Amino acid sequence: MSVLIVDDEERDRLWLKGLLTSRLEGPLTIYEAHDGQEAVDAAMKYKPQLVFLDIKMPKLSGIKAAEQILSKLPETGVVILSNFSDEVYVRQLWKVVPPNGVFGYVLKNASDDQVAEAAKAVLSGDCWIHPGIARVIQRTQNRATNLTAAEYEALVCIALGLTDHEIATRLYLTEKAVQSRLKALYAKLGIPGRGESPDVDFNQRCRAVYLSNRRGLINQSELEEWESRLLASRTTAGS
Amino acid sequence: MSVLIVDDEERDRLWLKGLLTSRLEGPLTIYEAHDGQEAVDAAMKYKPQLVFLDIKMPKLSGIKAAEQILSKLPETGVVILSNFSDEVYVRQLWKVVPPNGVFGYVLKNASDDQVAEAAKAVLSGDCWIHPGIARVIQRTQNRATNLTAAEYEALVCIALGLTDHEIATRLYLTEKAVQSRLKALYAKLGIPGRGESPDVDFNQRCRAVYLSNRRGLINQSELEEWESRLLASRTTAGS
DNA sequence: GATAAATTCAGGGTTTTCCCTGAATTTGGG
DNA sequence: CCCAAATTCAGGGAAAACCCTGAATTTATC
Repeated sequence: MSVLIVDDEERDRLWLKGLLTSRLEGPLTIYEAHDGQEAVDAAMKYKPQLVFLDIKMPKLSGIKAAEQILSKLPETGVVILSNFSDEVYVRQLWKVVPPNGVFGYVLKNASDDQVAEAAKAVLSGDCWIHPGIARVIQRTQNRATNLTAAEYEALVCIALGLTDHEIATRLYLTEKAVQSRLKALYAKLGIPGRGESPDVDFNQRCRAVYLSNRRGLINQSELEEWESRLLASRTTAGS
Repeated sequence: MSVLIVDDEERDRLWLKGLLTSRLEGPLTIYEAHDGQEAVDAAMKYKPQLVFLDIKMPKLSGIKAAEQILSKLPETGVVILSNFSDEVYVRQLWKVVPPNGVFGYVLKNASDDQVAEAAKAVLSGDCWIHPGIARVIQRTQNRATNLTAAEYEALVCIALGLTDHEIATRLYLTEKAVQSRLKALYAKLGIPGRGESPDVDFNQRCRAVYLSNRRGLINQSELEEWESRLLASRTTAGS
């Protein structure tokens, strides 16, 4: 039995290592990595049955590392360790894991029992998803509330503070098209239009950002990545 | 020597307990509490020299707990443990700690050495602030960039998605006054006006929210508290 | 391939946000 | 008490965001 533990924080690595050592029966080999890049390299080298991946890591996020590992070694059991129940990450993970692949999704405030359970489940071919995220997953698959890629794109743009016109330019669309996307987005988020609400009048744009943050559809660190990408493309390949 | 450790996560409590036991010389008594309310009670009862407080806790936040403890026992050394370098919290803490009071501010990704250092510093009457927050503190005291209470209030409102008109109603102001506040806010955040920017056109409202999040002036959980308060006041004391 | 759904785009109208100037008022120190 | 700074408020104007309807296209799905 071999396990790869990937986390940039020593404290968490120690905790996991201790936990797995005491809870998993049989001989156990543990490898460690400190970031996504190391994780991919180590996985290639040692081909562990199980990989524990922190989401927030320098160089390569846990999700991206999982993607690369699974593309080479689809048999690997992946367990994601996350601090939040962010819908963004669940969405991304969903795309990355092969249809018949196995994965676990554990929040960092999980009990030791839960982590051990998740590890065992994934090893024996089952998925294990933290209770409380089940809800998020459901939403991820629900047509009515699940955002399309287009809507998500628009969401990120307004969250960064772009105007309709800027968004249109950047995405090669008309302003009207952008407004269409936004309208659909507001509807899915359940934001009332002007005068549609009994007691509170909202600025839909800002309200959409707020609610999306609340639901974990977007979060600050994701946005910051998007920003650097969007602004870079402008400076580099300027018109 | 007595220390009170307050954190709702067992893992972190254990970590801190082990750390302090091994690093602090002399006989050591450690008390524990799981939330802000318990913390205040325990502090009253045991009068520890040092209190370690997590910021995010059920019932009473670390800051508020610190406020109550310091109002009764101003001699207590308070060390805040936070996951982020959020400016909101530093601002709040600044107000709560008496002018001659002692406090520490440690990020949770701090090394064991740093935590031990912070504990010793506070015990011997010095403040200890995590490197990287120094910058935030400076900004907190800088006239030009530091937000006034009025601007902060406006910021929270737009971040929640309220319109100018709604804000005016809620704060008993004119729409024009609200716009004044917002204008000042945008200026302090350094957001370019229409056409003032060479390459990107921003929706100032959303941009302000984004940048404030980035700088830690506001954050999601704070906003959610504000929301429940603002919406409650409407339903309860209507008109 | 046909149906349904999502997406783009248009025209034209209303409201909101943002801009500029400027004055009365409040606030905090010296 | 007075100055300087912050704050509130006003009027009027330009731009952006939102609303409605409706049609042509693309995209999935059966």
